Order: sequence, then C-alpha cells, then structure tokens
Amino acid sequence: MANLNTDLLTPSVAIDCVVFGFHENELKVLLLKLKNIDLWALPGGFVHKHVDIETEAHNALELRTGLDNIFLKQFHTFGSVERNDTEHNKMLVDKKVIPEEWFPWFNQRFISIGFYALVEYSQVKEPIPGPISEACEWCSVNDLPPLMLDHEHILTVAHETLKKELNNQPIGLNLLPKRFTIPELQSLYETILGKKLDRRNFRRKVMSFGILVCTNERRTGVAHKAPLLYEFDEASYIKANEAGLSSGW
Amino acid sequence: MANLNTDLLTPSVAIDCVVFGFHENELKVLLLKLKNIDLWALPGGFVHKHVDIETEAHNALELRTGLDNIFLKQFHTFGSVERNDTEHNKMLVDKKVIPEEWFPWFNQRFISIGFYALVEYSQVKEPIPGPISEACEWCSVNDLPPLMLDHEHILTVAHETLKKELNNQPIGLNLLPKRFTIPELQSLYETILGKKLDRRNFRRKVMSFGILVCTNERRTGVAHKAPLLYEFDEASYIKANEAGLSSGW
DNA sequence: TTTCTTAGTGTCAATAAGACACTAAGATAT
DNA sequence: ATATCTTAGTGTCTTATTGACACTAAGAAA
Repeated sequence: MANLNTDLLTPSVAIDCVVFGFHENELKVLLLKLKNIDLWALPGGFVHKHVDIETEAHNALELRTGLDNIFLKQFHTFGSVERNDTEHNKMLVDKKVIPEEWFPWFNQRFISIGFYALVEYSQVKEPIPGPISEACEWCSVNDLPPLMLDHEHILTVAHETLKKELNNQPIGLNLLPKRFTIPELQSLYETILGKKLDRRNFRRKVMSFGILVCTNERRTGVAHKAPLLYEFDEASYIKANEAGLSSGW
Repeated sequence: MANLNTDLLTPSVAIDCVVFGFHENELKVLLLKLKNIDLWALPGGFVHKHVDIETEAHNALELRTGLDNIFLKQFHTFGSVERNDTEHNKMLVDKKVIPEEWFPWFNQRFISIGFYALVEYSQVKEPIPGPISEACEWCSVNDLPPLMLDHEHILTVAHETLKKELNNQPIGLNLLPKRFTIPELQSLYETILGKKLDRRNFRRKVMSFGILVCTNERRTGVAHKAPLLYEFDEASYIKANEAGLSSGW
C-alpha cells in the first residue's frame, strides 16, 4: 500500500480486526503504532472490489502476522456518521502519517466491518507494521495505549462478544499451542472472562464437552507437580463449535 | 426515491431488513414484490452520507410499515463479491423494475448490512410498497416466494440468529400485543424454534424470568377455558434483556 | 348434562452446578 | 535426605435446574 490505487477499492467500506492472543496469563491484542505520533490503531484495511470481505480480513492479518489460517469471525459493523472525523484526518496528513494525496480517500465516510481473530501468540514471531505504522505490537487488553477514532470501542465490543461466545462454544483451539494443560486452559478462560473459576468444577465441565484428549505426557521442567498435557480432538471440537454448548459458566 | 440522488448516498453500502411478525401461529416476514416480475425482495435501502446505519434501517422500515419505534438489531454483514450480479441488474432494467439511469448505481459492488426487526403484526395496517415494488406483504417463513439475489440466505441467517437469541434473552415484547396469554407466548416460541415445547415446563421457565405480570383478566369469547392475560413488566424485561438469560431451552 | 378441548397446577426423578477437602508430585530450602 | 511449599488431580455432598408426566378446572359444542 505504498501507493493507494483507490480505483480498485470499494468506497466507504473498511475492515478492522481485533486480534486476540494469550501470553503470560494476559489477553493481548495486536495493535499498530502510527508513524510520528503516539496513537495506535487496529489492523485492518480496505476492501478490493473483487475480494470478499472475509478474504480481505484474512489478507490484512496475513500481512501483519505472517499466518495464513487464522480463526476469524465477523462480530459487528460500525456505521456511525461520527466515525468520519475530518480534523483527525487532517492531523494524519500534518503529522505525515499519510501522504496528502491520500486525504480524500481517508476522509470518506467509512462503514467498518469488525472481525475478531484468535491466534496462538507464539506463532506470531514478529508482527509486521504496515504502511502507516512504525510498529506492530501485542498490547494487554487491560493496559491499552491511546487508540485512534473509535478503535477502543471496537475492541471493547469484540472482547464482549468473545466473552459471550464462551457460553456457546469451546475456545482454545486457536489460542493455545497444540499441547496444553488443563490449568492453562482454565487460565485462558479466566483471563477472557476476567474472573476466577473453581479448578475442580472447571475441569469437570470442560471434560464433559468431550473435546479433550489426554496425551499421558506431562509438562516437564516446570515448578511443582508436572501437569498432564492435553490436545483438542479437532473433530469433536468442530462438532461442539457447530452444535453449540448448552449453558453458561 | 422516485429520483435517486446518488451524490447523497454512501457508495457500496446497502441495508437489508428482515422484519418478523407473528400471526395465526406462523412466523411471517415482510417482503416487497418487484414491479412486473415474480421476484421478491427484503425491504432495505441505501445509506445517506449523513445518516447512521441504524437510523437508516429505522427509516427504511418506517417507510414500509408506518411504525417509528421498531425493535431492530444488526445481525450480519454480507460482503461476498458474488452479490454483485450484472445480469440480474440488466434484467431489472429490462423488466422496467428500475429506470435505466439507475443501472450504474445498482450495479456497484454492494456490502449489505443485515438487520432483523420484530414487530407486532397487527400494528402494521397496510404495508407500503416502495419505488421499485408493486406490493408489500407478509409471507410465511415456511412458504417463501422467489427472492432476489441472496435475500433468502439473508433471511435464513436472520432466522437462525433469532433462534439463538431465544437462549440469551426474552422475546415477545416486540412481537406480541400488549396483553397476551401464556399459551400465545408459548406458541410464539414454538413457531420461532420450529418445535413443540412442554406446556408446564414452558410456563415454569418463562415465569421464572420474572418479566410477566398477570392482569387477572381473561381472554373472553374464545373457545374453551378462558386463559389469563399477561403483560410484560417492561423494566424487568429490559433488565433481563441486558443481563441475558443463563441457559437454553 | 355430557363431552370435548384447552387452561392451569404439582410432583417426582434425573441431571447439572456450586461448594468444598483431601492426596500426589515436583521444586526449593534447610 | 528431609521438610516445606506449591500446584495437580480427584471425589463427594448439597442445591438448583430440567425433563417427564397426570390431574383438575372452565368454557363451548353436541
């Protein structure tokens, strides 16, 4: 996007992606730091005229993460008139975040389709900044830098959606490494929900889903009793995802 | 829209509304019959540059139903490239559904934001056709006429969303008259879900939500034992809606 | 007044959820 | 080596929720 061929793009339509990762018991989100100013943005982009919006979201994330099979889900479309902020766009030109000739395109009224993504933190070696950004970093959801426009709102809606999804479907296949322990899975749930769960009841419930396979191997080199490693049974996981879990936590 | 001032409209963005009503134990949906051909469409429209998408959806429905306080909820955004169908648009011109000068606008690649609406059937006296339609009618969800483009798909996704919503929140305030009987409410649930529920368990569960107020009056002039009339307690209803119900049916 | 149909209520059993205490195993400190 | 600390793993009891089911009540029609 060093140049911006607006003829190929769908006017008025943008995509914003909230990429969740899980690391050191924190829920992280991938953010781009704009050039020259202390302002951050969600990864995203515009929609080419000949490309489906889901594909475009995948492409945007592949550019940032290098991963090509990311779990992605549309969660909301943001269409408030106030999203168009001429002062903000002028500032982007002033600070040389975008070249002046991009101003007309950026200053359109945009409708933004929000996607959230779940990725395994460790698989993203080095997040790659885009044309208007100088850094791409994981930030803790609980300690966000200043975000552009309504991006904090978009992020909040994505997080709330994710919390609700926990009641309807299993989560973890896309956020955890292939092998993981039950306490790690619990920590993921606790982190997303923002509250503690009872160890014994958690284990009972999650085992009842029938999506976990015990490898009979243990995590070694770790303090205290070595926990058993589990994997997801992908077929059952997908089935549970489609059928939906019955009740909430 | 007898004329179409495209300068005022957001390019590439459209809105489609799936308006649900409940009548004679059937789930109905409001459809427009296009002029001169046996092809039907969801009500909807385009998005004025200075209007929020939610407001635009409300406006579109007010034009069709005369109602100005409809329950509306965004459920999905449809962004497949294949939604743009030049042959279909040529046909619309050929059959004089739209004037030829509208062709370029209609033949854009559109992203469509889907909303579903819940309305009390009896409050819509006479649905009003729009500029490209010659009739506006309630159709049974189980017996749909031929629909334009991907509108049947949009309708299906809306219906599935509504089914899932039953697990998370009460439904009825917007679909039933002010006063209704529990068997009527049950019939609404059964119709949406497409399956029978146990009378006694249904009553117990729905009463446990604490959103129903008994009026101590009965529906008279009806066959068999006169059932008691209930109303929703709006404050509790809204609270239940926000908090979410715990578990599924 | 008998019959038919729907309304309204109660109970019991099975299942799921919440609260809680013990034993096992590895790491570290003494 | 052994004691101690911390986390892993399991079981049980209580309570709440769900599902299955049978009776009585009231109005309409025969």
